[in-house]
Amino acid sequence: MIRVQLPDGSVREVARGTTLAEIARAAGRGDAFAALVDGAPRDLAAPVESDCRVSFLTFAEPEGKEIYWHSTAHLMAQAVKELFPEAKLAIGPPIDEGFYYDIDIGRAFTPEDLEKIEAKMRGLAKRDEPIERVTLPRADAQAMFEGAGDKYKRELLEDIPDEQVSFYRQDGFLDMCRGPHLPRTGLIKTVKLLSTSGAYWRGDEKREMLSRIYGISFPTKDELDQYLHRLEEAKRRDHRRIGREMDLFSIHEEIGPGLVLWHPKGAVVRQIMEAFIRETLAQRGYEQVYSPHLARSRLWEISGHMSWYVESMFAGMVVDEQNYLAKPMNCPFHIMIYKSQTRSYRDLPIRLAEFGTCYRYERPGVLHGLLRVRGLTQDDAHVFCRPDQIEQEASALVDLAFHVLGAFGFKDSEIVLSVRDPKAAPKYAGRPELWDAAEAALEAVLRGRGLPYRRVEGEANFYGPKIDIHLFDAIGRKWQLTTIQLDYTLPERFDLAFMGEDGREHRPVMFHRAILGSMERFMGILIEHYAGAFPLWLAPEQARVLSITDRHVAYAKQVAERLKAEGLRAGVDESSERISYKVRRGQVEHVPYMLVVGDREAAAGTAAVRSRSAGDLGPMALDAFLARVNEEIAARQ
RNA sequence: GCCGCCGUAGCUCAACGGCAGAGCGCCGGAUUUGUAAUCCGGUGGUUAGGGGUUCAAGUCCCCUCGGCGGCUCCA
Repeated sequence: MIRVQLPDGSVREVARGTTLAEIARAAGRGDAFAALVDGAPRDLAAPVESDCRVSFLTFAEPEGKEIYWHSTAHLMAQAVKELFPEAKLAIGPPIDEGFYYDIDIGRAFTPEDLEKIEAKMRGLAKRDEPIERVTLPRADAQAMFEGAGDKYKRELLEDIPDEQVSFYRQDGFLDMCRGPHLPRTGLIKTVKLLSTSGAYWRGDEKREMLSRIYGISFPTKDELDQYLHRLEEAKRRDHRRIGREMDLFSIHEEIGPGLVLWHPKGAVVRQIMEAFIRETLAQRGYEQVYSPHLARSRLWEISGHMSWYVESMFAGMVVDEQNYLAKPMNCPFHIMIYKSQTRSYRDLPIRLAEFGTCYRYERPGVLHGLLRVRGLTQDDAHVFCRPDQIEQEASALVDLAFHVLGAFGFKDSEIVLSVRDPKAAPKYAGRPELWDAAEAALEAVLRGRGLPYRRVEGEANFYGPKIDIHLFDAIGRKWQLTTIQLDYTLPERFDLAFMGEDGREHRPVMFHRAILGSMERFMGILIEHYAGAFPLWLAPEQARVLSITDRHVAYAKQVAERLKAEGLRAGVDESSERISYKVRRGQVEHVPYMLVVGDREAAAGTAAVRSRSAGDLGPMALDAFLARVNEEIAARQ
């Protein structure tokens, strides 16, 4: 007998070789379709061989979703093989949301193909065939792939060290797979194939281009509908559409892809964001600097950008027989400011901040509205400090990041601490002792603040470890924003020094950090987060006065002037449209407050206030309205 | 860059290889209206650009530019 511990802490004694399915049934978990055995996912059909902890998986668990989608990918592969017997399968993993399968049919799939495949999948799922794991000796697997001309599977096999290779079979369809899988195809209740695209075999652009099909599936139609609804919601929030509708920004072929024009209304929002950050930085010991957009190539040789970043830099220009390049980063300039005089240990830390406009060559296919551009303004800063100040400064940076991000209405976040891969020491610049100290310092900061974080080995930059903050927006999408990166390399390359207490020169370390990332990208994220309905403090037009008839225009203008005198961004709709039309226009343009004025208001010196979100609030004295909005602005609501 | 899709008025979209249109916007007029679309009229196009096939091209073919969805989350 062996002992199986269940999640509720209870222990069951079962015979060796009892399957997980039997244990699930006995535990009243007939809803489970897979299990975790000591944390590792297993098929329900797998037997338990020794004492272990077992928990059950359904679609509710992340590991369960993975299995569900993975099995759906197999079902799709089966459907494709039945419809297109000549298709060669490559890989078909689950992803964050759904799954894909890369397939070689010598052409792309059409929308009609997708419909056919989807219909086929439904038919196959309805047959509710068992999904079984089988293992084959590697030689047999190889012979089988060679016989069938399955060159991708064969290549995958080469990377598998084991002598026995696992396959999964359903209804005569066999696919090499690590598993685990659902016990039966009938558990796949709904399926939707979402899109197709080209994808390189093994992500290598020198290799074959395969056709990828993306899809998703759910145990209930409700969940699928919800998912599709969320896709539509994301489409509704598309910053490119809202940006045009609200006249915030534009991008023109004549100017160049990835180069953004900020229109007056977008510029207002940006100026408010920048002012808020400048004010915050001033309170936290930062000094603001400016630096040019160009520098001689010599600077980029010293910094190392010419060797490891050239492919992302705009080609240079020659002036007076000297080669100049547009800056892809601001760090060398801030370093030169640091270097412009001898620094004492007493001067450190030195924190230099700049909204620095950089130019980066992004490949044509990756540009995307404001989210991926070629000309961008980073809310950049570099902190130069002594090694013993790393922890203190990292702590201040994390604190600053949360202060700023919180002000923009983001509540949920995820922190990733990227450290070096201990097995790949040569990849990293700087002495191992420095790395150990720095990683420990960053980790201590996160732990000290009680912040949950993920520690990822091997994700550090070659020049130092980093802390990244990801945010979740109003509809649950994840965005990487803040990055706090420690760097040993540049101080070395530029031979930075400070005079220590001991009268000798020491090497400072530096942090690179951007909180919003770039103004362009952050603006895009904010537009999508708020769906265009900026909170009052950020709204390009905070209040609009609507005249009921032409004879109220003079009073409307008077009201707007009063609001402007009090610092509000206010406009007037004096058109001779009906009031309902003007209200609609204001709502569509996401104006937070509309002040309706007619005979009654003009006589009483008031305005009928309408809130974008709460509707008609009734007549209000202007002082009362101003008090209300000023409070709201101060609270950044 | 590569694969696929796409490019018609400021925006959203119609038009079988046979006269380039609608709604919104914008402009003008009428209306003077009380909380999400008043009516009438007008303006607006080298159909992204270039080349080709054809009696005839927005439509078919080729090139260029631009946009959209993707492009190592390992069987």
